[in-house]
Amino acid sequence: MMLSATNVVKAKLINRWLVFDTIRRESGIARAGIATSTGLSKQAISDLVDELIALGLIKESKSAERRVGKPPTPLCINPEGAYALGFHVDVGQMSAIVANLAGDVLCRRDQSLNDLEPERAVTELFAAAKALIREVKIPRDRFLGIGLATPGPFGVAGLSPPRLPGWDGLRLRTLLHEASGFPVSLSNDGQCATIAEWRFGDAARGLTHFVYVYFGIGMGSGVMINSAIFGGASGNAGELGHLTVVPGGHECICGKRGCLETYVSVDAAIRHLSAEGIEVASPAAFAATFDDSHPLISSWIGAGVEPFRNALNALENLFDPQTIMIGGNAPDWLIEVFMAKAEPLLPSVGRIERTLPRIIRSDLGVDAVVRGAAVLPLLTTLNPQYRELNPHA
Amino acid sequence: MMLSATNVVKAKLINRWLVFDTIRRESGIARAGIATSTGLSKQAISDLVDELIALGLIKESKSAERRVGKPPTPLCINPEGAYALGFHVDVGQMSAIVANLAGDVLCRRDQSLNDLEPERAVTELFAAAKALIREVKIPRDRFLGIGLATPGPFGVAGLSPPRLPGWDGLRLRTLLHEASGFPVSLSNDGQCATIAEWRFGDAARGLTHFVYVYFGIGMGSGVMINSAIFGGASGNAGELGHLTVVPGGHECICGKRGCLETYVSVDAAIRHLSAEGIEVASPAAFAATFDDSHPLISSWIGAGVEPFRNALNALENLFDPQTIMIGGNAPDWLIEVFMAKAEPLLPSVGRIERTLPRIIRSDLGVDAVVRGAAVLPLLTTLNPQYRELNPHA
DNA sequence: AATAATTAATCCGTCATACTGACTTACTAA
DNA sequence: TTAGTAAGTCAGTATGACGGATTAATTATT
Repeated sequence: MMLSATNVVKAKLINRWLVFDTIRRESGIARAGIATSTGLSKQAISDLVDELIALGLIKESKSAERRVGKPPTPLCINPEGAYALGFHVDVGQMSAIVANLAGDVLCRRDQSLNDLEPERAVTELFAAAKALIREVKIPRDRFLGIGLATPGPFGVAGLSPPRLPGWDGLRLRTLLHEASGFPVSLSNDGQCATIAEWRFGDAARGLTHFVYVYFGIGMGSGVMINSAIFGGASGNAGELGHLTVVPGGHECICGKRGCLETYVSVDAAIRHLSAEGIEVASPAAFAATFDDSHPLISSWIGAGVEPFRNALNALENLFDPQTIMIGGNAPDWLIEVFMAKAEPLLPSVGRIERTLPRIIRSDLGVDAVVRGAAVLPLLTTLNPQYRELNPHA
Repeated sequence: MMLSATNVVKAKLINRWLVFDTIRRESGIARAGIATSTGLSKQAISDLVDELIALGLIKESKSAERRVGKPPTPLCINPEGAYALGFHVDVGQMSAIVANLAGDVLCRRDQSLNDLEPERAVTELFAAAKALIREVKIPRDRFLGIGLATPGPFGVAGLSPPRLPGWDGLRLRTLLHEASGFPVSLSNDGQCATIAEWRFGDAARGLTHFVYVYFGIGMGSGVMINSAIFGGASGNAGELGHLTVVPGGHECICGKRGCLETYVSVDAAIRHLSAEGIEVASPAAFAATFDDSHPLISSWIGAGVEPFRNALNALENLFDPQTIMIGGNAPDWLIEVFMAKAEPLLPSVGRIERTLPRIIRSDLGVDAVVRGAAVLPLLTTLNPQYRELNPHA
């Protein structure tokens, strides 16, 4: 991270976040334990804990331990301490949730979204937001804001997400903020899913460097570096789907040929079937109707395995992650077939002594994106590092 | 970056580094200017500047400006304030320099290195170090230590740099430290070159996110993220040479097929000539004897252009850098031919509104690696962020 | 030449925060 | 009942950034 000038006050915010996040990761830890694990003094921890309690973000619980000495006072997140909305806007549909501070999904709403113009979509989003807030009866002063996940790239004049022509996440963000008056944080879908897996998943919890491969309609990824989401210079890092895996191969909407996404993605499967005369109405219909026993699917998968394996190898060689996690809203059977067939993985650099498998399955289901989106307002509010690394978000 | 607990003292070290680096980047800046550009108060800057002067790392110079008001006191790096050695160990040869705090090369020594066993190479390295230190008459208390650049990967049990079987940078580092008693910082060659370009080059100075492609005997890269070198989970990120660019293509020493390095690298060129019956004794002989007018070279280049273009595109899509800088110890003509033929570049995500070209030529020549290595001890000594991100270094 | 304006840099008192060591609290073990 | 132990708090200290006033060194104006 770019170093920036610090003073006591900024340093304190960092420490406060650190204490909060330690309690989140290790629920039930006591003040003394936090002091040990962070290296700060008992006293400093005590003060910060008191402040977080006063803010309502954490709470004490009764000690259950029976040991020599004064029993510790276990601390945990106060789920009712804060609330946020998460939106996941994708081609033709939108999901929205209310999440509490613990990340529990309290309420959700899915609806189709036919107006793909941000100017018109925003009214539907705002209506959904109002309805959700009313439904959960969120106290106004406990509401942190809205987290918005859309397909990338954004901030790229003249270049829209390939499947959402005319779309611009940044404009939607501005419009939604103006319409609602709430703070709106934005990130792309792959990055949101990565954040969710890192916070809520069992497998990725506590990892500091990993890549999350988002296998969905298209193919994206999220990169976690040193426990922070890596967005690149313009927030669009990790565009795995447009890695060239078959030189001179299928044409891609991005203008190139042979992109991974044209071989390995739900969209690619549907196109393949279509080329063979079988029309599939939607990704959902695809998931419900087909599986890998279908000969056309089976041959399609066969053609995608080598590209997929090479893409994973590229991620290992370029990012040197602790592991690669694979998830997304593609059907489970599809993701699992690709993971199985990707073995044996190609050799790569990176550490040989691994405690983790080189590829692991994601823990969270299709909710990952929207749950990750609902984390963004918290990061914006409380994590000074996130604010610094994502000034646009 | 992983956040870690901070206190006033650590915060001060960050600020001190920031002040030092600001003076390095903008030589001649005065206290008031540093205050403006860092956001710290005049007073804080004044104190930190005084401390850096007392340490001998910076010095005041006479003001030349004629303006209204008290003339500023320009500050600049004190080149004699500190010294470091830089070593670049590569296949069969070693370069070593003494650099002062300004990064000026005061003295150098190149020699062949036949013993590729770290255990035996270390005696030659230490002898070179002693000779250089004596030659420049470095005051002992101004000597920061040795920076060591070797080909990666390291820290990978059972996996050596492909062209240096049995080699292990980490072991060499330990041995050299034990033999010399000096602190030894280690990084791989691509990362060192990246650091050098970022500090000493005109084109990369001040960039925060970029990728440096190291076109040499092999093909490596260095990734700068948020003004910090990105090493990945095990320090081996950026292994561009082993990106699969031609599925089922040439066999590579890494065990795969179709790696970029087997198409685009000096080694690949020499192998190509060899396959056509022309033996080339060394990379130097190659550079001296051939150019792109040679029909075999010309056809070899033709076959490499598409793989190279795809590799650049992969870097853009995955890292979303501000720009990609291309350099290395391959002959200039070769690098320039590839850069020219890579155009037009393939479409990628990442910002369209660019102030920089998508690819730029490196500023520094073959010295980049060893000069970057000589920066490592300074980073280890003075930059708290570097220490935190590179505990092994 | 005197004075005003301007900018750089320092002086000095204040403030926020982490640290240290002593102390208190609440428990178990003997 | 007493000793031992670990958690947590209290009170005082140290560090370092901040802010406003002051000093310093120069040009511009009259």
